[in-house]
Amino acid sequence: MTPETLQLVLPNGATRDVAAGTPARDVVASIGPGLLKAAIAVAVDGEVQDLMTPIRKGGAFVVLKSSDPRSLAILRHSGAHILATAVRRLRPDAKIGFGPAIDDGFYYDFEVETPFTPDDLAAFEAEMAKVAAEKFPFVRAEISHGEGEKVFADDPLKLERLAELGPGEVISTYTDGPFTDLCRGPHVPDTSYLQHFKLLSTAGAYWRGDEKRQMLQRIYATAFWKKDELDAHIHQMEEARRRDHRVVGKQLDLFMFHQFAPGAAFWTERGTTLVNTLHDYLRELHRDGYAEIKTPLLYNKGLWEISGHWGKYRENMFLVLDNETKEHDFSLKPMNCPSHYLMYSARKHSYRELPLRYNTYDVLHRNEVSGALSGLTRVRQFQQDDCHIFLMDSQIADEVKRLTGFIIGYYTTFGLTATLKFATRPETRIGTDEMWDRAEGALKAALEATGLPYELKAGDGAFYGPKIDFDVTDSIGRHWQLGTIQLDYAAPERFDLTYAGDDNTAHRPVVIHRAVSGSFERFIAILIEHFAGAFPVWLSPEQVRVLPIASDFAANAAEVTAKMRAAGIRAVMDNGNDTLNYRIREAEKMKVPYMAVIGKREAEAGTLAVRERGQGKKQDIIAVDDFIARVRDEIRTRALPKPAE
RNA sequence: GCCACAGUAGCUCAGUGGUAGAGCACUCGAUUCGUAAUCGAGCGGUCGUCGGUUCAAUCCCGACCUGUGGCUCCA
Repeated sequence: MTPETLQLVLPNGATRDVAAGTPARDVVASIGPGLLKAAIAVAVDGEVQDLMTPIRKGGAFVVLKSSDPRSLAILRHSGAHILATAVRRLRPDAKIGFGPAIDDGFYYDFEVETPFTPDDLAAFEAEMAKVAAEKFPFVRAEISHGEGEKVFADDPLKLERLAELGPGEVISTYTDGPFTDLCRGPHVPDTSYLQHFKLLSTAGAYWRGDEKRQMLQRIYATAFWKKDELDAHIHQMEEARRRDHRVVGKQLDLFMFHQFAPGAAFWTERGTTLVNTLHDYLRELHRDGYAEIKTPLLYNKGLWEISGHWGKYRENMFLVLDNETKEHDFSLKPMNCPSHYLMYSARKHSYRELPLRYNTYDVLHRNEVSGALSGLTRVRQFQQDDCHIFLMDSQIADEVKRLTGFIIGYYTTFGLTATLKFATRPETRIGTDEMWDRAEGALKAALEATGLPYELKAGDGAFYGPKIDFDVTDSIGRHWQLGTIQLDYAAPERFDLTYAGDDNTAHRPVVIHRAVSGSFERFIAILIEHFAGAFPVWLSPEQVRVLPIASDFAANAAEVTAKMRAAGIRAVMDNGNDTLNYRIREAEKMKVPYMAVIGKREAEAGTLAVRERGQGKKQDIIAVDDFIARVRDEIRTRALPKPAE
């Protein structure tokens, strides 16, 4: 039987007819030997495959060089194989798991008797360099199930994967020198393509992410085509470390943790100022149309039985022993919603009151598993800017539009940009299709009214209603899911919430759950990292540090400080015995936005020599009153800092 | 919760089977200074907790506590 002929279309429009099953390499070589040298892989009809793989279909034929972003994942996946090659040489007992490329590197999972040490990691890295230097070609083979069972007889994890592959699937292996892996590919042509890589860390990882399966040893690594790209990546990791809110929080004396209260922050005076300033801002934003309320922290389990948390969420709740019943009949609230429903249903409501917006900043507790805790971003005690809105179906569109604008406006104040995610009806859900049509339609209309780009996450909604999530990007490009707008048709049923309509009969309201910051703790962590601790003036715990050059000017400086404070500016005088240089250094380290220096000239003229944070020696001689007006203006407008360093 | 790593002065960290050190901070003294560290002296630690091994443990072993990285990215 003659092989089928496939037509490939090159980017310049030329065509090639090749026999099905021809390795891609041969086609590339026929175009030009120079091109073959630069080629990493090819894309046929948009599908990436490597040079070793036979061509099985026709279509657009594009040669991928290292400059093509798609080739990086190939390099990294090959890096994973090279890592496994090195590990197998040094630890022949290691059973291999999976080794994929990931967003910024790759990993490989191994099952070993004794876990890897940092010394092992260094040895593996050195061995990888050797494997690369040996320039082993990646050899692709297509095999049967039976052959695979022989090749991987000693690798139970691979056998498990092999057994899952159906009869119709091509089973392929890749061999580089001594190491053969069950692998779909694609790969670079040979091991020498891996030049710029680094092993980063080891970690335990459950086989297939399943906590019931065995724990494997994962090695994380990264690789790039060019040395300067690898260096830049390492630099980026260091930059993230420099901005780490746990480090900065200590340096700026904002918060602390203690082993007696794991997962709960202690806020210092400065940190509390920051928290309160955010609260004040939110309260200001909520002045119009929101009812701030406070509800208890501790509840009888009866409430959680109604809400459903007692059954599903109890493991994550802090239970409290009742001395009379000797039972854990009480729990700290892990969320505000049920308590807001209690408050709503405590009296009758008219349709004229709706939308009724309950807003709170109460403290919540969730008993996160110990391994999940991390700085301020994953805590057990936190505050949400939590809002529950009770409204009629017909009000959803307007309300969502209002909320979206509110949330985006809030982020904009901090220079954070958001992308929106629209999550629609999941497979298992309550309510009628008409109800979902209405709800999704209203959310969609509101989304489009913002003019912002959004991503559709079909089927990702809650079982009780669709939602919009706000995904925020910070100044170093990291993403955080913060705000949310969720429609809820289930809670009003469970809690039997009603309002009297204009027909004087009881109707069911809809509930919208809305959070802007998520939790304050996490939001502050994000702000710290976003600003690298150099907060805008309005947020800075200390806004101005007044520095008399010598104690002769202390009286004058104290007067100026008092005047600033009277004007609502958080000003502190530093009249230590230290030199001016020393005190400037201290103020810079604490990221105080303004340093106001007073010497003989300033004292006589009623001026200040103002130094701005991060701007070096440059000084601005300005009258005290003018400076006060300027700072007050910056606070009032919540001006963002000058472009970050 | 599970795996690895870590826990030494307020902070950052060094160190050793024979009960500990540096810099900064802090206190005191001197210095009164013009834009990122003035000089000197001093104070300060049950080496995370409990247990074991040992003549002897901060160091070796075990448990616990707390923290850090990770436990979804498919052969």
